[in-house]
Amino acid sequence: MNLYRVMNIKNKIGVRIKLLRNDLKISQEELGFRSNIDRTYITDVENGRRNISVEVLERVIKGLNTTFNDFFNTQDFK
Amino acid sequence: MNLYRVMNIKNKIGVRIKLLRNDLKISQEELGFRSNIDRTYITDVENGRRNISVEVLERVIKGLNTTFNDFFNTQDFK
DNA sequence: CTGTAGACTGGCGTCGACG
DNA sequence: CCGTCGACGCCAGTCTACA
Repeated sequence: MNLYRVMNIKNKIGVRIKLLRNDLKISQEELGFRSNIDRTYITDVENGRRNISVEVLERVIKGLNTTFNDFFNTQDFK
Repeated sequence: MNLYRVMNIKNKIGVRIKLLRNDLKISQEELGFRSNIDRTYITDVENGRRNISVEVLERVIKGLNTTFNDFFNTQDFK
């Protein structure tokens, strides 16, 4: 059973953000600070509740010290 | 001189969509039909004027017969 | 530290019309 | 076929507060 298969794009992105954030061992609050995004909005995005725009996603991705290229370079985005 | 370097994320995505659409040899109208997105909005996105959300971008990407993974797998997204 | 709720503003995304 | 304009509903994203 592959959970990623039944997840929508918002869930996949949320899971990916959370994974990369945990790798960095930083809090949602710290990511919000680095990305200049409200902390409560990060919570919603990580839990697949918000349809984030590409400009804000770019700030998240930079806050995670990565790139669009690497962010989407995983099996669940194929 | 590398134009991609000075382009923002909206411009980069617009250029990428236009390139893939031209590869398929379909019109903006046809892409709008396949993605179920308004034709005039596609025009704006391709010209870097709109901050598209990931749900709508997903529909575009599917309409272009590709994936998030491949869509962002180019030099300008590194 | 994370989640949730509620209130708010700006802009996403739709649509019809014209060149 | 593409670009632009104007009108408009609805939700993205912010912020305060409480658990």
